[in-house]
Order: sequence, then C-alpha cells, then structure tokens
Amino acid sequence: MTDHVPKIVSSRHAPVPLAECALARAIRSIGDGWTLLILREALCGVERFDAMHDDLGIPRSVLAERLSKLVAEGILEQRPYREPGRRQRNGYVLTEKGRALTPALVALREWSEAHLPGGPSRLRLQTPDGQEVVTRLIRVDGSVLADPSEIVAIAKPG
Amino acid sequence: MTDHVPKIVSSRHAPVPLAECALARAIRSIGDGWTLLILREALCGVERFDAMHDDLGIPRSVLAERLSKLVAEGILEQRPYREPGRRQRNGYVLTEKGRALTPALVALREWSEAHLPGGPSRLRLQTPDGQEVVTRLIRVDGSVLADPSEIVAIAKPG
DNA sequence: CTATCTGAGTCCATTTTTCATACCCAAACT
DNA sequence: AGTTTGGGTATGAAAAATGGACTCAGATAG
Repeated sequence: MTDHVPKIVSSRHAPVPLAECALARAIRSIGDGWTLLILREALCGVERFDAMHDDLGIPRSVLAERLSKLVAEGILEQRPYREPGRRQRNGYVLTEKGRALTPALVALREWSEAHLPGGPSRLRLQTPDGQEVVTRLIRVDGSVLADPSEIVAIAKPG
Repeated sequence: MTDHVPKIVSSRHAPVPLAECALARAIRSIGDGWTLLILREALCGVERFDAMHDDLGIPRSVLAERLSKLVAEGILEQRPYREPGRRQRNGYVLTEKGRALTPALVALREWSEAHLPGGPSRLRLQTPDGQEVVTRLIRVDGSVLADPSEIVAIAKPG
C-alpha cells in the first residue's frame, strides 16, 4: 500500500468486463449473421416465414429457431393474419423494442455504402415523404461529432 | 403480355435482393458475434492478442482467424510495437474504415441500455472532454427523427 | 366426405464451425 | 544454455449449420 504501484501503462484490457457492458449484451442478443439478416427482412416489412426463407436462402430449421428466439426476446411478435380464402397464419413483425434497432441498422448500411465495395445499394430507408434517413453521432449537448476518432471508451466507476 | 398480371399484392418479399443490399453486405462482413466483440475491444483501445483473449474468453484459433480476416478487409491493421526489453510484436488497431463503424456500435449500445435487462452499462463512450456520445436518426434536411417507425424501406429503381 | 394443395414449420443425417487443450516458436533475459 | 513470454498452430471432441424429406392443419375441389 505504501508501495507506489507503477500504474498500469495503458489500457491493455477493455475498461469494462463483458458482463457489465451493454454493448456486449446487445451483441449476445442479436449479433449473429442470420439474426441480423432476419431483422433486415423485418425492417423491410417482410413478415412471413416462407418469404424470409426465399429471400435469405436460410435453412428452415435455422429460421424457425431464430424467429422463436427473437419472439422470446420481445424483438419480434407474432401477428396472426388471414388472406381471403386462406387459413389463418402468423407473420412476424417488429415490436417497438425491435424497431428501436433501426438506428443501428441504418448506421451499418451507411458504413457499407461508404466503405465496402459492391456499388450503391438499391435499398433506401426513408420517411414516407421520400426523405432519406441517416445517422449522426452527437454529443449530449447536441453538437455533431465530425470524426469518430475523437471517441474514447472509459469505465464509469462502479 | 396482353395479360393483366394481377400485380403482387403487397411486399411479401424484401424490396431488394441480398446481392444488391449494402446492409446485407455489411452483415456479411462483420455480422458475427465474435467479430463484433473483437471490434468492441478495438474500440476500447485493446490492441493485443492476449488481452483480447483474456477479455473475451475466445478460443485462440478463432481469434487468430477473425483478426486476420479483419486485417484482410482493411478494418484493422497490424501495428508493430515493442515494449522496452521485450521483442517486437504486433497489435491490432482500427483503420479509418474500422473507426467508421463507431456509429453503429454506439447505436447498438444505446439500444441495449434502453431495452435489454442487465442494469446500466459501465462502459461510456465519450469525447475527451467527458461528454457522452449518442446517435440520432435524421432526415437529409437535418431534422431529427423522433420515431423510427416512420421509416419505410423501398427499392431505388435499378 | 375424401382428396389435395399450401404455408408453416419439424426431423434427421451429413458437413462445417467451434471449442478447449496442448503444443510451438522466436526473442530476450538469466 | 536454459527459461520465460507473447503470439500464435495443430488437433480431436462437441456443437451448430445445412438441405432434404416429412408433418400438420385448414381451405377448397370434386
């Protein structure tokens, strides 16, 4: 104690362990390739099992398992519907919790457009009046952050 | 051709196929649980193989494979360093392309704080002067979007 | 009333990843 | 010369993904 512990040189390790990190929890919850692609489908308004199966080429068993996990987590909910002359079925739609993932997906899309090869995306995310939607990083005082390299990660004492 | 094809009833399917979707490409590139957790480490300033291994509990072979993929994609780069009296090694740091993922990760963190159980996160992402950073969805005209449910996905004609 | 069609899944055998542990290597220090 | 240490490979066992066949229930046709 009277020792002057030389002090940790730099942050060799993350400032916060996984168990206390909200970002890590989000990744655990939805950070899986198929799950993210399913959320893209949901954001695009696709509700049906077979439509997702067709769009994604995902194995049916994997799709069923992921959908029920997303329902269990409250990100999707089953919405029964019936087409005229067809029997009742249920589709999957985003809950409010699920919709709240939109900023993250929009940010990913922007990153891809700016930094990945493959040409411009044909997918547009916009308001009903046709204005495209983008994300911005801002400080709590409302000012826009120009450069993400200004960001540092620290641990809140706890 | 003279047939009046009845017209597709609604968007059962996504407006854009995966191959032409920037969001899908991003998911292919980094949408994997371990990869996202590695990016979290990088964002936290963790550079070294062993530090990441300790923090994440990831198998060494998986970590090695993911790191080299991220380097190949230009998201991380190897930065050789040498501590006094130690041999030269290389760490991994975000490139500019990698840093550009920050908004997506911040958005995920916000979602987690707002909607997942687990208590407040101890991880803070802030500017050097201590202001916390958050994301906002905005229209191209600059106005802030209050509710993500206003968003619709459509295909750009192509 | 029986047959058939369809959307929405489940089941199952095979292949692919992941996992955990052990092992390896090169530099630096003893 | 021998030991330590960060940074990886190699390897067999366990888990997950894959793709195809199978199931089920209700609507409609015959």
